Amino acid sequence: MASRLPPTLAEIAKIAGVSQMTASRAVNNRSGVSERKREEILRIADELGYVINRAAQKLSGGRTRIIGVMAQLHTPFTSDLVLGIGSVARAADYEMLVYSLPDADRQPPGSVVDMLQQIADGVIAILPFESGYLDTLAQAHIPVVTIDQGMESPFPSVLADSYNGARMAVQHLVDLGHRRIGFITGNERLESARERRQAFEFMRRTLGLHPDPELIAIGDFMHKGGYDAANRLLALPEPPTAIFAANDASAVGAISALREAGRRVPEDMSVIGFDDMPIAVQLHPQLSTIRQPLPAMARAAVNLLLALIAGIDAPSQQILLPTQLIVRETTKALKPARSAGAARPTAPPPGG
Amino acid sequence: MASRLPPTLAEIAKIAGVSQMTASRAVNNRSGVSERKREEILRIADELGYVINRAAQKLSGGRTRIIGVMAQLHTPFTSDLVLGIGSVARAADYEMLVYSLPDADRQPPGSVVDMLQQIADGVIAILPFESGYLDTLAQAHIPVVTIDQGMESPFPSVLADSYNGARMAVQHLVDLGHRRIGFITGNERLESARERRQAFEFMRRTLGLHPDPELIAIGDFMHKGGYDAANRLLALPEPPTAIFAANDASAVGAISALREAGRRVPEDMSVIGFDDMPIAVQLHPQLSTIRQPLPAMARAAVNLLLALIAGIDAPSQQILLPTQLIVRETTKALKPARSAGAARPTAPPPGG
DNA sequence: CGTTCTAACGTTAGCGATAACGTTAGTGGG
DNA sequence: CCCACTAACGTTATCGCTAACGTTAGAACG
Repeated sequence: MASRLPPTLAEIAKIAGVSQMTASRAVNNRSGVSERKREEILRIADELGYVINRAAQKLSGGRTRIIGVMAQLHTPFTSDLVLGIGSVARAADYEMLVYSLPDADRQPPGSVVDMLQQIADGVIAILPFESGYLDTLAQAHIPVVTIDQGMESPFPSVLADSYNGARMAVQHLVDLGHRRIGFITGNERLESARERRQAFEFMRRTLGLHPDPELIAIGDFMHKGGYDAANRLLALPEPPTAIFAANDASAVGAISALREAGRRVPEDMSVIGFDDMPIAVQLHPQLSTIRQPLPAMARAAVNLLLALIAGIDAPSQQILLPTQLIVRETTKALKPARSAGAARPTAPPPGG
Repeated sequence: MASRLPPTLAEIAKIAGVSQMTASRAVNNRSGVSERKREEILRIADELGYVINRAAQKLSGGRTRIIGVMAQLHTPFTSDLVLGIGSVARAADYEMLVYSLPDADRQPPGSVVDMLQQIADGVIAILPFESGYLDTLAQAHIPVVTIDQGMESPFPSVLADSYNGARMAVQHLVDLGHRRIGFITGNERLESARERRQAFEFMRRTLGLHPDPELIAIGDFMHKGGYDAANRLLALPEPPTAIFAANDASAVGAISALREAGRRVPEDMSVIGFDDMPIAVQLHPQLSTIRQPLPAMARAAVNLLLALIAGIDAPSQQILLPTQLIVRETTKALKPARSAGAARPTAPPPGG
C-alpha cells in the first residue's frame, strides 16, 4: 500500500540548500525569507509533493489550519450545516474534520474534546442538547463556537431566530383565518425547541387564540414524534384547523397521520413546518415552512471561529440570524371564500 | 477559554515514580509492566484526567486508534453509512474522524489523503465516483478500505449487491404483471448505478420484456433527476406501467412528477426505488424499494480495516453483501383483479 | 554456584515541525 | 568611518510520545 515516504521539511530544506527554519518560514508564508529563496523553496516543495505534517505542526505549538466540528449527523439539518461549514472553511484555506457525536452521550466526553484539541485550531460544536460536552468544552484550550445552542451558550455562538420564525409561522396561519391552531413541540431539551414553543404561546396570548393546553402536543423533532402528536391532536374533541410543527420532520410525520386519517392537506388542515429542509419541496403538496439560514449560519460560525483563532475578540459574541417565512402548498385560507384572496397581514381581531 | 494544561505522560510517570516508558506501556496496555504498577499508573492517569496526545503518538510512529473516513455527506445514504461506521468503530475502541469531500473534487486530492494519514491509522473511503482520490489513496501509507466502489476497486472493499437487488426489483414488478417497465438510471459515473442498469437490461432480455431504449431515462441519483426522468417517461407515446428508479431519491422525484401529471401511485403506475432510506417510510404511499444493508456494510468495512491495521491480510478482499426486496405501497398488480390477491413469486411467462 | 534466560523496568534517540534566540551582513545616519 | 538597526538567515531546544536497545534482578537449571 505504500511507495515512497512523503517528503519532510528537512528534505526540502536540504535540497534547497537552506536551513529547516527558513524552509518552514517559506512554506508558512512568514516573513524573514528573501523572495528568491522563498520561490525556490516553494518550487521544490511543490515538485516533491510536500504536504505539511499537521500532527508535528500541532505538537510543536503551531497551527494546523484544521477546524474541528462536533455534531450529531443524524438529521439533514446538521448534515447540511456541517457541509456549509466545510465549504466556508475550505474557502479560508482551512480543512474541516468532523467528529460524529454518538446518540447517547455516555462516552467520557472529555476525551473527544481533548482529541479534537490535539488536532484542530478551533471547534464548532452543534450539540444535541445541554449535554455534558458543554462543561468539557469550557476546559478546552482552543476557541469554541457553538451553533444553535440558544442564548444561554457560554461560548460565542451563532443561532437562527427561532422565536421570530415561530411568530411568523403562527401569524401566517392566523392571517389565513385559523384560530384553533395545534402545535407540535420539538425536543425541548433543545433551546430552539423551547423558543419555538414560547413564541407559539406568546402569539396565542397576544392574538387571543384558543389557549387550550391540549392543542400543544409533545413531539421530538422526529418524523414518528410528529406522526404520533398529530394523531393526538386529531383525537381531540375539537381538533385544530391548522398545525404548526416545530420542524419539518415532525410536519412530514403529521401530514402522514393526517393522510391516514383521511384528512386532506391543506383543504382540511393546514400544516406548517420549520427548517426548510430539502424534503419540504420534495413532498406533495410542498411544505410551507420557516427557513433557517443554514449557509449564513455556517459562514458566521466559521468567521467567528477564525477570528477567535486569530486572537481577535469578536465584538458580537452572539450572532442571531433572521429566519424567513416560506409559503408553499400546505397552508390555505380556512374558509375558501370570505374576503377572497390573501388575508390581511395585520392581526385580525381576537376570535374567542 | 483555558484552565490547567492537560497532563502529559511525563507527569503521570513522575507522580507514579516510574519511567515515562513504563507509563506508556501501562496506558497502552502493553506487556512489560507488573500488575501492581500498571494499576497504580492507570489510577493516577484516571485521576488527573490524562488523555493521550494522538498527534504525538502518531508522530512517534505509534497508532492513534483513529480511523479516518472520506465521504460526501450530501446524501442520507452516505450520512447513515458514516454513522454506522462511527458506532462500530467506537465499539472497537477506535474514534472516527470524517473528512467531508467537496462537491467538485477540484482540490489537490493529495493533501487530504496525506492529512488523514498523519492522523488516522486507516481510512475508509466512500468516494463519489472514479475520482482522482483513488490514485492518491493508492500512495497512502496506511490501509484503505473502500465502500461501494464496485468490484473494480483496487482496495479491499465492501459493497452491496446492487446487481441482484436490481434483479429483484424488476422481478417484483414482473411478478405483479408489469411488462412495460421504465428505468431511471443513477449517476453512471458510479459503479453501483451501472450495475443496476445492467441488471435491469439483463432482466429485460431474459424475461423478454419490451426492450424499448426510451424506457431507460437518464437520472442522477437525485430528486430532480428522477422528477425530470419520470416526465420524459410520461411523455413517451406508450409510457411504462411501472418505474424502477435507481435509488429512493429518484423514486421520490418520479412520484412527484407522476402526481403532478395526475397519475396515481400505485393505481396508475407502480414505482420501486433502491436503498431503503428513511424517506421511504415517511412517504405516502410508502415506497417499495430494495434495502441496502447499511449497518452490515459499516460493520464489514470497519472490521476489514481493523484487520488490515493489525497487519492481518483479510482473506476475502471484496465483501459483497446481500440486498433485500422491501415491498410497501407503491407497487401494485397491473390488473387489479385477474388472479386476485398477490402475484405468484415465480416469473410468469414472458409477455412480449 | 555459575550460567542462561526472561520479565520488568530504564535510557536514548528521534518522529516533523516551530519558538526563541543567536548570528551575520548590509544600510543609513552622524 | 563607526555605530545602531534591521532583514535574512541559522542553531538549539522542545512539543508528547514511542521504538529500539540497554540494564537489572530473580528464576530455572545442570
